[in-house]
Amino acid sequence: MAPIADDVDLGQRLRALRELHGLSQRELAKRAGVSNAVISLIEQNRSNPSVGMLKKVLAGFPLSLADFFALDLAPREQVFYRAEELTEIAGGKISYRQVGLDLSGRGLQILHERYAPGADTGETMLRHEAEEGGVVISGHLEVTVGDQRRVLGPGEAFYFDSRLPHRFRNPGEAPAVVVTACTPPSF
Amino acid sequence: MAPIADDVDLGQRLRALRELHGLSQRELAKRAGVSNAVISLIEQNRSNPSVGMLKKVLAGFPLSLADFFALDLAPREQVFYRAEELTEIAGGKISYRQVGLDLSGRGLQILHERYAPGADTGETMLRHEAEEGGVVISGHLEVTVGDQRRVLGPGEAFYFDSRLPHRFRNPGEAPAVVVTACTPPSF
DNA sequence: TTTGATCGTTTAATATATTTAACAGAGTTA
DNA sequence: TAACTCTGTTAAATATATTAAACGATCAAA
Repeated sequence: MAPIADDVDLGQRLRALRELHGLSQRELAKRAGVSNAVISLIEQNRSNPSVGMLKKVLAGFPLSLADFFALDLAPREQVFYRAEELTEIAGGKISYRQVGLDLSGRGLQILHERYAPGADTGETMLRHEAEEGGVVISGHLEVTVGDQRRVLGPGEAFYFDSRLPHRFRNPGEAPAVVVTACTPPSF
Repeated sequence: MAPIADDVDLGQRLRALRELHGLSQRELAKRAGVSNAVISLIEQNRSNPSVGMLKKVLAGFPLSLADFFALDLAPREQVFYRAEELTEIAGGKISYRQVGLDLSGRGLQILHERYAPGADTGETMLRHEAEEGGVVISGHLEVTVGDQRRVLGPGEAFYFDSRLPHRFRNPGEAPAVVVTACTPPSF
């Protein structure tokens, strides 16, 4: 598995990072405790910095060597979502409104869920290697995990291994609202 | 939050790796197209190799710089949490209430956050290999990611790569409440 | 013992990274 | 205009990484 990082040139990487932080070469140099020239030369790829030097420079952010080389200067994705932009993936008595449309490549699935009174997921199957949790915002939600069961109210929360059989139900008269997260995305 | 990788000394790392591959210094040097002395000196930490040199050396395995620095030389019961059981990990103008106390071994960190009017995280640094997102429950939250900024209201959401510099601020008069998730846990 | 082939380490020569200090351009203030 | 302050870049001096070649130790086979 040959990561992309191998072909990346240091200069471009460092410059992009520095500008992202809104720092001048001199400012970064001062934070890092190195001369400003070294920043300039590295960014132009006119110098092949030692690992120790690069580490010192990155400390100005701060950023570890590991993270630096792992960084992919990715094309920008959508960061903000209006309420209407959350994608509804269920509908009906249970509403799953997902943050983001395409989860491929993501490590996290976040849902804004709404259970109508009496709504029930039914006994759901074991799922992948995954973990999930959530916080109840309003209303009441009955959560069953394995042989444990509990009704949670506003401010209460849960967390479990998704491989355990689990089930959600709204036992109350009012809608139940929950924000949940799951890693990795499992729908 | 200095990642562990920063403190690891190159020499030990390289030597361990070389021996793991069953290569002699000379053998590795030949594969990498460098002199054998450089391997010896690096392993003794008597030389601070340039990034380019290290890359050449690692090519003898082969192994990428990213993987080299990312190398890590290194059961949960409670499911339900009452609101008071969420562990407060910050306090003050910004309240982070975490689902679960000990996150070791977990893949997911879920927080119930509350920002007092005017509360601000300040410019936070790049973080580990991580992703995070959240949904605003009430109030307004200004989210800055890289050079993008936006004020989000109830029902709105965000999602981004945590390695980008980011910042949260409550620009309003009322408290802002958010539920966020992060994978893997980064505090 | 010898010879040969490894091993890791070291030394001196050389290439190059890094610093110090200057340069040139743009924006501001007077 | 001048004088100041910020950019990023560059030249020469110096520190250091890297090489080529030698050194000493170990093991195996004659």
